[in-house]
Amino acid sequence: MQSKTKSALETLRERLTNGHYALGARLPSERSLCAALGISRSGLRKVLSRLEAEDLVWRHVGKGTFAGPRPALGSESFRIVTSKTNPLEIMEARLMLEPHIAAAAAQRASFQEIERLALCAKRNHEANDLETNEKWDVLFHETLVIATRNSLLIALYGGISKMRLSDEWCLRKQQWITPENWESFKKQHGSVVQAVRERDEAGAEKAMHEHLISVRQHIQSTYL
Amino acid sequence: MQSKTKSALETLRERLTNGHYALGARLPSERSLCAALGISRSGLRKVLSRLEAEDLVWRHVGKGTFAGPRPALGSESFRIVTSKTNPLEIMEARLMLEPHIAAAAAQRASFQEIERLALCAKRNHEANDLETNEKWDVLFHETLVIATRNSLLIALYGGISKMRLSDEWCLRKQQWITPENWESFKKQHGSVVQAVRERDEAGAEKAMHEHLISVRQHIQSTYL
DNA sequence: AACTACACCAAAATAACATTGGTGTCTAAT
DNA sequence: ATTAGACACCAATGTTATTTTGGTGTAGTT
Repeated sequence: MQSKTKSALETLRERLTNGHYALGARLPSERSLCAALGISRSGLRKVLSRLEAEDLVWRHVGKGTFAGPRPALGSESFRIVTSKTNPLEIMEARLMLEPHIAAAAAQRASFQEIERLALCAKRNHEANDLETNEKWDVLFHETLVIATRNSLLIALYGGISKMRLSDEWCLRKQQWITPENWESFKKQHGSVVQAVRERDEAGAEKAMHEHLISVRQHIQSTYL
Repeated sequence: MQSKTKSALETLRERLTNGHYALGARLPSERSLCAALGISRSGLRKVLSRLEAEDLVWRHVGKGTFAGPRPALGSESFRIVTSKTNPLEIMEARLMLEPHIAAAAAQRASFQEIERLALCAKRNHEANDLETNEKWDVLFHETLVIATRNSLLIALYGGISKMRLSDEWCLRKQQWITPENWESFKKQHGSVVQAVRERDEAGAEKAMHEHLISVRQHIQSTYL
């Protein structure tokens, strides 16, 4: 008879609206819930599908069923993003963040961090293979973000660094790196270090902006 | 005799500098390495400690020994950051990112996304409890970043959103939210939506900047 | 036609296991 | 007395196996 599933639907809808299941809370598994409600799993699943359509619950294999609307983002893992993104997206994000990071670093960097910055720049342009060069470059920019003393920024930038060590990025870099821009990057890094050393916030921001614009331009040229 | 450990040190230092062990590469485990070098584990560990002090290697229990300087970030997980950060750090990061995000969204948002933006703003100022208000506010800013079409930015912003739904943030918000700034936030959201609708990149960036400055100011007042 | 019972799948969480660097102790050699 | 080697143990981490979860289909029952 239909009354059973109907009453189960009412029961669950009640619990979801009156707070018996709090927003975002995990409901019992389907297998235990159907037993508790005295209906079959097939019947329960119809009820849950209905509730999901009403945005009262959301479900995910392996995780469970949860009260409330499906979270818009945050469900995606970083590994998934790796496959979706590309060097131009990375550069857009870096252009948003890093000039400000450089400014903050110029304000707060310790003497030790400034020396580390200079060391990374030195090792970077001394490197004779591309992979080593890129690793020291990543380390340079990481040191900069650490100098901001903002733990959230540091965590966020970790996501960008991971992307830059991915295979696709390195392959792309091989295409646009040349002895000429290798040399110009060296100068740009030097400008950033100098501005940070002189506590010149605006100068550091400008130097970093110019550096990233330069990098993006070389990347874009390989896309045409 | 001391000559054995001494020569082992030279051997390893050689391998680390000439690229036999690439930067960031993982060295064999201590147990296999000491056997390969023909010395005891205790002796090897002294050598490794020396090399670690010289920043030629770094070690971590359970992971192993790696060539190069210790990576500054990437080892920390996001959950750890949650406990370290605070509302002011969050606002600094948002001030770096979101004005640019608003500009990019103004350029690329679909009509559907613009409508969703307006809906979030409406629901936000219609809400009569703080939690619902915050939820719609988060959704407003998330919709904006999704409109940038930059999957890396979307992923990065997910980290910020998580922080804003944490307990500390909500407690803080209770302290600085008042009917007056509730009303002013409504106007600021409206300005952003309007600028995006008119494809006014500079206007969206400016409106978002002013909004976040306003929020930060109210937060700062509770810290004094 | 609607509900039940059952088997199977893939995604995800959880648990069990193995590996790694870190530390201390004891012995032997010099 | 000092040094180096051999060993046992620990906690952090990586790796693998197992279990749990929602998703799907089929056959039988009422």
